[in-house]
Amino acid sequence: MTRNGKRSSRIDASQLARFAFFDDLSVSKIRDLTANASVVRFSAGEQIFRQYEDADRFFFLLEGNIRVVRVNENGEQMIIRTIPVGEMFGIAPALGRTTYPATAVAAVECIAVAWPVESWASLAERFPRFAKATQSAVGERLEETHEKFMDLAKVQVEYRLAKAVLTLLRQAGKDDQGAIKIDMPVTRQNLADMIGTTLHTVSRIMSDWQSKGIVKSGRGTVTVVLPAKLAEIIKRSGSP
Amino acid sequence: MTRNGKRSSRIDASQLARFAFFDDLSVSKIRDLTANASVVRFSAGEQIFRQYEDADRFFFLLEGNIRVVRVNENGEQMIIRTIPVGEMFGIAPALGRTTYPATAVAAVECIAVAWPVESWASLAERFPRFAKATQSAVGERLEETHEKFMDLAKVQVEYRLAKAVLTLLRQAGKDDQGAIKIDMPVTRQNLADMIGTTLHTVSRIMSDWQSKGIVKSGRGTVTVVLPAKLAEIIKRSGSP
DNA sequence: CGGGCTTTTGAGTTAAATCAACAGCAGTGG
DNA sequence: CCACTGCTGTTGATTTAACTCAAAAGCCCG
Repeated sequence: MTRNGKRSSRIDASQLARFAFFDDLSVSKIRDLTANASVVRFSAGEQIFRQYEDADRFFFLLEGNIRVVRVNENGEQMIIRTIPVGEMFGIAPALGRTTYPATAVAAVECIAVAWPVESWASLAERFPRFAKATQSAVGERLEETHEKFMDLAKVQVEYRLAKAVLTLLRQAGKDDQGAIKIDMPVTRQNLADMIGTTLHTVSRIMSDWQSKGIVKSGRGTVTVVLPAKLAEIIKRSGSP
Repeated sequence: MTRNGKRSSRIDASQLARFAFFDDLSVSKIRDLTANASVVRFSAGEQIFRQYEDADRFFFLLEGNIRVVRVNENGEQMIIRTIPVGEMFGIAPALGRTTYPATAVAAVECIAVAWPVESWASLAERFPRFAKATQSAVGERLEETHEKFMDLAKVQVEYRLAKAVLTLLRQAGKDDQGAIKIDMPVTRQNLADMIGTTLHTVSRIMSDWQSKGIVKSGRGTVTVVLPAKLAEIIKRSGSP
């Protein structure tokens, strides 16, 4: 069985030190932390790991964006989360699991630090700050999932779409002549898979927004011209 | 500000040892583990803690059932989980949080062990098995929430209701002359709040099931006569 | 025995899915 | 270079699962 991802050069500890996640850790500590890790590269569309698969590695994303996808017995899929630069992913051991709970797909060319799962216990023990940070990350994801769960049950599609687009903007927004572009390929289908609807409904809403000058988009690109309008849509859904 | 729950007698360590959660821990270790804890009692309907409130305690449920409820800006609410006997709850520190992410309501008269939140760090440090177990519990809840999230998006109400009823059956099922009764008050509204629908829809489905002899129910009670039929409904939704 | 929950059932409405067709851009390979 | 093929996106028409609105009946407790 071949392992996904192309192995590459050694880790530059000073580069990691720049990420908030490694706050408070000296460069020498980071060097220690990453002693057993390696830098891996994934090409756009590549599956980094698959749901149910044995979790043999965990990762920290240095560059790119990862889509975390869940598939059900029916073959239907949802994107449960998009991982931005500077976050851990594939942290099955932090959940007390030995298999991955979902599939990770590189949305674009990605670079990550990969540790063998065997390193987990000793890392958690020797770097309590690291353990604490991953724990908090899990807590935030649980919180986030609960919120999306409620939204799915209680509010309508346009609101959920506005929220999803703003989240992507926060995670991968890049200035583009006044507007903010989501700097990764995002199709109508992708958006639909994030909020639990169909590409048709997303397309209709996006067309509507485009006609109102809120967004510009097409073929895998989404650019938000008036983010404030999206925030307004979200608020409106609260009390009509 | 008065603290919820009636404080009562000391903890009987040997009683805790019977729960799977305290597996592998000797009675003397449990006595140590619960040194700062106390037994608390909540009456049916009482709020044990509230969403956003400062998390000053965490709990282990000895008797009864807890409904964990989330409220949104709109005042709408959902039951995100029912805590059965033998589980930790209110474990904000395990999520790296200082406030409770949801409200906990005693579905019936409940008895729990309560620790002051200050004990968390030292417990986690001194009882790695305890830390690991709570970590796994968090992992399972994240998994569970993801599954419910997908179900909400992809499958219809009857399926979700069947799943919810079977879950309650597993958590609080009690033999009742051949059938299995959910041994806690569960109204149509409660079920609706668990699966993101309305009491009317739940009522219609339950009436249908009743007419087919699958369940018997009324005024806060649900008794499942043919659990196999519910399992069948769930499977059917896979490939129709 | 009256008032408040809980439940049932019917009728009408609706948000979004499904069904359907087509248009446009992007890369492939002849 | 241009035609072909495969994505991606748009838009219209129809259907439907579930919500909303409405009313009444049953049960439980004080």
